[in-house]
Amino acid sequence: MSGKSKNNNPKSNPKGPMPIKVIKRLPIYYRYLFDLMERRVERISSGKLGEKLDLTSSQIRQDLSYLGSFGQRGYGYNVYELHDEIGKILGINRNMQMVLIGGGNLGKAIANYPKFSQRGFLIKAIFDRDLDLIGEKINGVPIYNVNKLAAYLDNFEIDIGIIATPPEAAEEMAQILINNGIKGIWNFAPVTFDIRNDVLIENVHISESLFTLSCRIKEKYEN
Amino acid sequence: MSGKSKNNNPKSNPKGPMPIKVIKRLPIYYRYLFDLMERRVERISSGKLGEKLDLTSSQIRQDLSYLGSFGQRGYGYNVYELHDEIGKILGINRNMQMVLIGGGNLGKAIANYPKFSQRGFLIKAIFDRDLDLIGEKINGVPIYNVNKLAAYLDNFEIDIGIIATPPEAAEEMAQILINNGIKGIWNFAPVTFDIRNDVLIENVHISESLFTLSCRIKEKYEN
DNA sequence: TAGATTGTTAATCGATTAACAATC
DNA sequence: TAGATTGTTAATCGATTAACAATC
Repeated sequence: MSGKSKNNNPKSNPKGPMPIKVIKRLPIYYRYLFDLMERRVERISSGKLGEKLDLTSSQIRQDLSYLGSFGQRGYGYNVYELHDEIGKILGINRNMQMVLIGGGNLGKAIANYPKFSQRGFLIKAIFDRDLDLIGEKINGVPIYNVNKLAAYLDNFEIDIGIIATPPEAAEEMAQILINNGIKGIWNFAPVTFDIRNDVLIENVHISESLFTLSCRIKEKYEN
Repeated sequence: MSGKSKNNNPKSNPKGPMPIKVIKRLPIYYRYLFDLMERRVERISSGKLGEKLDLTSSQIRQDLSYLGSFGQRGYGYNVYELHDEIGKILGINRNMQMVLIGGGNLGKAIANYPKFSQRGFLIKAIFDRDLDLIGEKINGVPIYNVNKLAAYLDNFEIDIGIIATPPEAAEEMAQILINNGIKGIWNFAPVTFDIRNDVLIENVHISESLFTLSCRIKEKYEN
């Protein structure tokens, strides 16, 4: 530990709140630091990190400075400490309770992804409209009738609602989640919610990213 | 049509190449314009569009100005024309040929998503290492042994390679795709490729977006 | 000590917003 | 015509990069 932040109160960040752009890069650092740990690499410089992740060393130092002073001049960053600290910032391994709405192909893929539960992101229940699915389980998690969703949220402390339904159903599901005190929505449905509410929404718009790629290909190969 | 761009050559853009940030917003416009078409709405102003999509009208006009002059002063934009034009820019409905690597849960979800083929994004073949999967089909598309991938790419004109493998395999798969002349990689594996090559890469880092959401929840509820 | 590398300030770059004349 | 709304230029804001003193 080389704690040297000007402000000794660990809660208050001398640089103000972390910009969303920085937050979005933290998981990338986190993943690569984990790789390094597995390879028993003990330290890394911003230069090396930038080379690997295709970012400038300057940007990495700027980003990491939001965490406080974790580096050591002339040495770099301690891989383990940095990994640990970013994990804390990201809220990894603190048992986030989640519900999944939609047990179709995508929902199945999400529910079966082992990394989430390993990292403390726990799917407690799945909801679907399809009577054939209700009563079944995915990866050990029971599927309930979606008309039980509000009641379920009322009875259990759930942090995150995952929406993996067809777009037609998404807005209604979001509304139920919000009305029942969810903290964040992880949305896979291709919709922009009308909701003006302070609930946090993180969109994964899969098809939009394919269109983006297609556009870039078209630009590159046809102009 | 109210074609009024200063430059009559439709290929050359008076504003220069479209920034990636603008490209990434086009699919959002596209999707909402499609909604409007289904509801028989014929015109939309940048103000209304911005209200719905939570963007400023100014930004929308800036973005759309990259397409040329599609709006009409005092009227707004013709929904159909704008939808059509953005579709062309995005390269939708032009039969992009794709291969999918990885027939696991996520691969299955991708291969089964009907919107892609409806929009001209066609998965021609699936590759996997798992002997139990080889010979099977997903949504009518055959699964081949991944050791046939290079040969397949040699024989067919494929534009996009989709990587939906575990992270360990991703880099090797990307290398095969690149060596065999793929134009773009749509990557779902949680890795940052080491490859410094001019192939276009579009990442969908699903778990990273969950960590981002978790971080934002933590910031909001615990500070 | 000498070399390496951080943390931070300043400079640059790019993206968003504001403003408004042009015009439908 | 009067009102609405674009397209575009200028102003602002924020993010990235450069530079370098501090220091391990």
